Amino acid sequence: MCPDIDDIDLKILQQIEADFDVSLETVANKLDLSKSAVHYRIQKLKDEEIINSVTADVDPFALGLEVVSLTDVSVTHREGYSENIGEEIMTIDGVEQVYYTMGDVDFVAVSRVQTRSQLNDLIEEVVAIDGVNETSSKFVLEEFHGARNISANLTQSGRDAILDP
Amino acid sequence: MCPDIDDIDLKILQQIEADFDVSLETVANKLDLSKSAVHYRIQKLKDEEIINSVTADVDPFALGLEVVSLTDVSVTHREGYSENIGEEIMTIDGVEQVYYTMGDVDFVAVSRVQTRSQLNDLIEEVVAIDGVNETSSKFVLEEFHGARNISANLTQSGRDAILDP
DNA sequence: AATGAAATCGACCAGCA
DNA sequence: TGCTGGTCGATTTCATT
Repeated sequence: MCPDIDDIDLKILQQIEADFDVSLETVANKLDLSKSAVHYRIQKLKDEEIINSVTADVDPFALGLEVVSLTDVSVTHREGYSENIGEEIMTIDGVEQVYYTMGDVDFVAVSRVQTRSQLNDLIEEVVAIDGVNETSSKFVLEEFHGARNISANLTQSGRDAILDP
Repeated sequence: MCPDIDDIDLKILQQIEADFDVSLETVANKLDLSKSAVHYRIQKLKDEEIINSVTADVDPFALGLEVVSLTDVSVTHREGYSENIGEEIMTIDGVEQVYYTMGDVDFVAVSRVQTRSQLNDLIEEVVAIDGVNETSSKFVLEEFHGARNISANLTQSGRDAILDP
């Protein structure tokens, strides 16, 4: 199913995907492995591009980004243009994520800004994109992101599929 | 507006939010600062909890997580229960993000699993939650996440608001 | 795949502007 | 408070198994 990952790799991923600001020794102790072995495996996971990057996670609220919104965007259908429009929406400052979906609505954009006026500006930029037909936004009152990560968020059958040969 | 951040802090955030797998020296050179100064500022940003954590970013496709879906969830309204339901949805394996919104739909959940059958199981778990009224899901054909981060994704007025006194 | 030794890098401290 | 330079401990790398 994917590049050979064993249960030790999966445990390492769960650890460092939750917090990589710990010493190798901490990870090694939790898994009863040597520091070198943990380092070796992490390098391998990076080489195989299972770990994409190591990044600092910034608190959006600390920067005053308290206005979160979901915007449905429908477009006039023209062959092959949809993906371009998705990328155009993505380039707008404040847009965090764009999903291109099946269904009556074509795109769903998640935006994060400081003020309602910034959100208005943002939506105007979306509307101004050539091919965009109609938008409809709703405010997000609360987000539940948890401390949940890709590797910690697998279903049981998903975990089995990865570990099985 | 927020804990005093200057333009140097903001530049550091943009650097390490995109890639923290570089040496302090690299960051320092790009900003014409000493290693110690960069270290000092990063520590401060961590102390002030502007940097929440440092984490490894795992490629979902490398783990076979290719089925992404947006699920609208409406609930029977009972005082104060909404937040609990949001948290309950969040605890389901495969659910990545939950938004509680104003509007006719109450929650929007983003899920990421390996197969359509896993998605069916997931949606059944959502429906089984006490208080959940109706769900409606759509497949995501494509995601545009870019390499965009909180600090690199500010609007111009947002940037001004942070840097101004 | 995993180890231990040697080179390199980051964390911390005292002191200074 | 913000920064420097130096020291110590941790991490990375590499030769070896």
